[in-house]
Amino acid sequence: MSERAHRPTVKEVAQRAGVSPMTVSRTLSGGVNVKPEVQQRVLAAVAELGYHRNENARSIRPGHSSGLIGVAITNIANPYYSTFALGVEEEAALTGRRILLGNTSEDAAREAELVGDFLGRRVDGLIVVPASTTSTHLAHSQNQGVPVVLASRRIDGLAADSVVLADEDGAFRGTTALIDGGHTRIGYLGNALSIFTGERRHAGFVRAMETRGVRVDPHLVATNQQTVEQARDATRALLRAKNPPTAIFCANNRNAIGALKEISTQLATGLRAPADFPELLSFDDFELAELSPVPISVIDHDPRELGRTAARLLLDRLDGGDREAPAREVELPVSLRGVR
Amino acid sequence: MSERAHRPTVKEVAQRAGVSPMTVSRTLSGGVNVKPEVQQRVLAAVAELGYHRNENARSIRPGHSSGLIGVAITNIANPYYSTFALGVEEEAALTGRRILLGNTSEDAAREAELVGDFLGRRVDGLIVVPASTTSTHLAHSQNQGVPVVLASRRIDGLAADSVVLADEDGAFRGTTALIDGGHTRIGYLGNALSIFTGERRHAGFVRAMETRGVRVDPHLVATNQQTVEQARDATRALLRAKNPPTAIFCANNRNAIGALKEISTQLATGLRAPADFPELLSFDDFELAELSPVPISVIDHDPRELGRTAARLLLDRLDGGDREAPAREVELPVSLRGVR
DNA sequence: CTGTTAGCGCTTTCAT
DNA sequence: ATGAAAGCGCTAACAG
Repeated sequence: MSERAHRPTVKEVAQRAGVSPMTVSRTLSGGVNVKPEVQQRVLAAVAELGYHRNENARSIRPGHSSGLIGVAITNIANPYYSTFALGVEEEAALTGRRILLGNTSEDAAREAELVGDFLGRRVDGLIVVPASTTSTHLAHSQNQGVPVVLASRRIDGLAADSVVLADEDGAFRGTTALIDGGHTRIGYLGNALSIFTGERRHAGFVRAMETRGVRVDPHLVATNQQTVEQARDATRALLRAKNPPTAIFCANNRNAIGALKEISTQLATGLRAPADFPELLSFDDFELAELSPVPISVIDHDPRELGRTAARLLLDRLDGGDREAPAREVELPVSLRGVR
Repeated sequence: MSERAHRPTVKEVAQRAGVSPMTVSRTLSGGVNVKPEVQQRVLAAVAELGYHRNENARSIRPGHSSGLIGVAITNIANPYYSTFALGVEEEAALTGRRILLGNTSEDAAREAELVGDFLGRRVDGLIVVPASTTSTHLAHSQNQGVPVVLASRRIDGLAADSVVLADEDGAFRGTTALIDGGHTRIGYLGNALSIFTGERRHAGFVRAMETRGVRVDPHLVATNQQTVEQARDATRALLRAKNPPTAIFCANNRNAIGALKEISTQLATGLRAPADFPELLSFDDFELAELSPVPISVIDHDPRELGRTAARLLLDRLDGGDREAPAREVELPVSLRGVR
């Protein structure tokens, strides 16, 4: 009941073990130059008090770091990004580092705020899926010796390590496959063109259409869906067009899932058959895609690997010595895969 | 290029603004008793240097805390838990606190390690989905005045705030509905009975069966699936039984998704029709459940709300004054919902 | 209104 | 093999 509601310090451990704080410190950092029997006493006191070194106090000493990595993502609840976070966490844990996680909700102001907070907590580095297109806060971070790794999206004018996907190439190959499958009316559902991936995936889509001489019908292109609900609405509109698409390219999993949900709902009315609906192509694989009532293929890639790679880029810069090396830009390949 | 690769301190800001460190400190904490024009100079210096107060240094002062909340969950990549994490993050952000996130991979040793690390970083409190059934590390945390909130699962003998679901009630009602729907051969797919939720959901299932006088066939009960893959294998076995179930209760989303995947795969062979497969009941809603080829209903609840509630319990204890109040046990209701 | 002093928890440096 | 002093960045408490 009346246990000490208070975190023990070196001093208290020292007192209990009948030694000086320095002896405790030495014991805890390996025990060089501490008599074995004294170490025993110290460790016993540590265990009894449940002592943990105050990492915050340790981190303010010159030349020492917090062992924290700040991770700012746009939406933790999106399985894609949570899997990404897992990859980062795993890799960081290998070096004993922990993750400070923040959600930007795709809001640039919130991102800047978050980054400022992370810097205040003296993170060793930052991994960011940028919601912003300007980057003073990130440049500041780098100027202060806190490296930044951008993931999934790059920012114009910011010389930072980055790992992104082969967005354009994947979209091009996927769209080309649709065209070669006989489709000529192909719709597009994506997030805003102002977003790095949105722009690149759209570009790949357009290039494929132009390369094969297929017309991009502006009525079949919707590019502002951020959520599944918005994607559903956009799908409904596409399906209602006078001359609806026979295939739809969905530029990310939110849009693909929205499309599937809308198709599924319309099928449930029993008025139309699966064959009346467009085939789908999704940039991003996602769980249960194989249950699609219409044929679907995905442009596949592993968010966990994206996270791992981002972490490795950062850790390499932190521990690998060369903090001043020029920015490295990694582009992970994607693969086209028929699911149904 | 040759920017200072170094984080500025109060001293440097003070020097640049031609004042003492105290004036900088005062300005940054509201500016009481600092001449407006001096404040201007200070803020200018802050902006020019990109200064951020060192929160780690601030946190070691007596009576001050880190503003960090340690969150240990079993699997960030599971959308259920990532949505939970989002709920925690949102609520924590309202009080200016950040989240330190760790993945336990359902491993008790890793959890203890993680908690130790969190304590070393002087978290204000812990939110844990326990992988452990013993709790010395968590009890230690509480004894040191660092409150612990358990989420989704409780631990016997640990008097900590907790928020869990109405597992037994939900399972009972769902199973009862299956029986009332005419099923008498009902299978069970769940995680280990040694896990809090596993035990409770199984108990609700059994109670419903017994209440309605339906026999629980041990051949149709599989309780050790942790992953979707394992759930698939278990489903395959159930479907192969001499007298297979006409309905399956899936005790969580991993198991429901595994069952769906297996059924979907078998359907793809074209040898059997949807009607040849069991109806499903899932404890946990999940994205795209409505695409199920067989009828499915879910015992629904909101992981985000679970996260928010856990955070509120913690923050209330931290900021609400009464840190010594007896442990509060919250049980969130669930609702039964037909999906398809 | 502004500055000086002291000390938070820890460990490096310098004795002993 | 051990301890004392000093200082990391910051801000209460105390001058002025």
